[in-house]
Amino acid sequence: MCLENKRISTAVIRRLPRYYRYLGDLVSRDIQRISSKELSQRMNITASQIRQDLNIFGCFGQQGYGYNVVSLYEEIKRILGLTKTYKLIIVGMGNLGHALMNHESFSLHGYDYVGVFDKNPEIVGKQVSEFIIQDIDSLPSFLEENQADIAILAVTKSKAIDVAKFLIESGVKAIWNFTNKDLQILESEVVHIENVHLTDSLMTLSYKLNEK
Amino acid sequence: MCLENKRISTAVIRRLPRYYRYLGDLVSRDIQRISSKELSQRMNITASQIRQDLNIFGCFGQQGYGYNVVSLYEEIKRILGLTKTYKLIIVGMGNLGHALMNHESFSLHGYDYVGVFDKNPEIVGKQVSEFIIQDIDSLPSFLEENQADIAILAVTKSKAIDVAKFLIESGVKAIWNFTNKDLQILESEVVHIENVHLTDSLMTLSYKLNEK
DNA sequence: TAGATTGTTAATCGATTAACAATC
DNA sequence: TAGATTGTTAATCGATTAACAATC
Repeated sequence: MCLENKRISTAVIRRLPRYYRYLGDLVSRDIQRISSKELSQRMNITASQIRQDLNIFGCFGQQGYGYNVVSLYEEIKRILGLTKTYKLIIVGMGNLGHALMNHESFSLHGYDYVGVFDKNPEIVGKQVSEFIIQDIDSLPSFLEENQADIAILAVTKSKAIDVAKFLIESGVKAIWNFTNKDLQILESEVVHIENVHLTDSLMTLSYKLNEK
Repeated sequence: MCLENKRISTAVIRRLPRYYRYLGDLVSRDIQRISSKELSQRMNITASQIRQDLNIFGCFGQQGYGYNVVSLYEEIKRILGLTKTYKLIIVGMGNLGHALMNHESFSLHGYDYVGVFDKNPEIVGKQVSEFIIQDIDSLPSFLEENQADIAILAVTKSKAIDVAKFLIESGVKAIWNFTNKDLQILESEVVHIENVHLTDSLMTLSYKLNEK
């Protein structure tokens, strides 16, 4: 049968990159096939969950055999949209913005920077790697000439909402939010937001340290 | 009644920093009291969930009145363990390590750096802010003299597991993992791990961009 | 063919939401 | 007192796990 019309939950989506990572490892180790059972042991989740998760998207396995590693890897790559490339801009070139700019891992997966912005006149015009920091006011005209797919928001908390609104008005369709402010309110059918709340994450860790 | 012996789920723990954030905002705006209903509207969750979440830890509200903002803020601060301060070290002083080092927000909440480490001889000995990058081999002796509570792991993926094991052997009790490698296997009763998988997060975002 | 392992349905578990008595 | 709102139990919803027939 293998219908693919199920509603896909956030929980499943968040596991996809993890599957992709493990399958990538298997590919690079030249492992040809893997069963849900064996993968479940490596990933420390249940085989049942793996089969359920994958089945939402299609029938990628074969009874009695398991999954072909390369083709499953390619399927998940496709599902995640990683057969395309994505153009990134950074808005807010503080320490975090600089670090993300120089982080090589993103380009390995097809995410490439096309511009960096800030509003601080002291750093606008300065060179970082191959880019010159542009004034944020030039963003709308920049976007007309250069399609950007994802904007990394790395401004200070107090400016987060205003800048995010400005990005959306300027036509940005996806914001990767590194500010410690929730931007869910700005999400819509066409605008996607993914939060990285570093401070929240750190607090979760110190909570665990205090559990008895 | 108000017993506090319920098992606390990860879902609840992950919401605590968010409550803390919103309550902090209310405190700084001098708002005295808030009902679960009003907070639910601001946070875009249900009032029922707020009451359930808070009740796990105690009876902080008052019928007919709601919650006192300041005392609820203080309670959550206490629950999260933020009445103490935490000593941080960074292991791996690449771009990300540098950025985290210079990120001011952590110290606002009582997280202070006490040392930074790397194994690359080209950068060991160099100064970053008030610290000199130390060789990672000197970590065990460092830890004997300077208690560190949390180690930020920001080395490359391929070294992640070995370095994490080394940290644990050296006595580190909490690892904030920025590598794109799962370290759950290393978790135990006494060793806590919190992952920040940036690439996974970015992939989730590009997945959303491709949903029809 | 026999063994292995999937795809998929059914059962279980846990988390969220609704409801309302208790009470400020 | 009457109104508001909590604390808490019960109902619902969704996600995970178990089970097994289908099939390679």
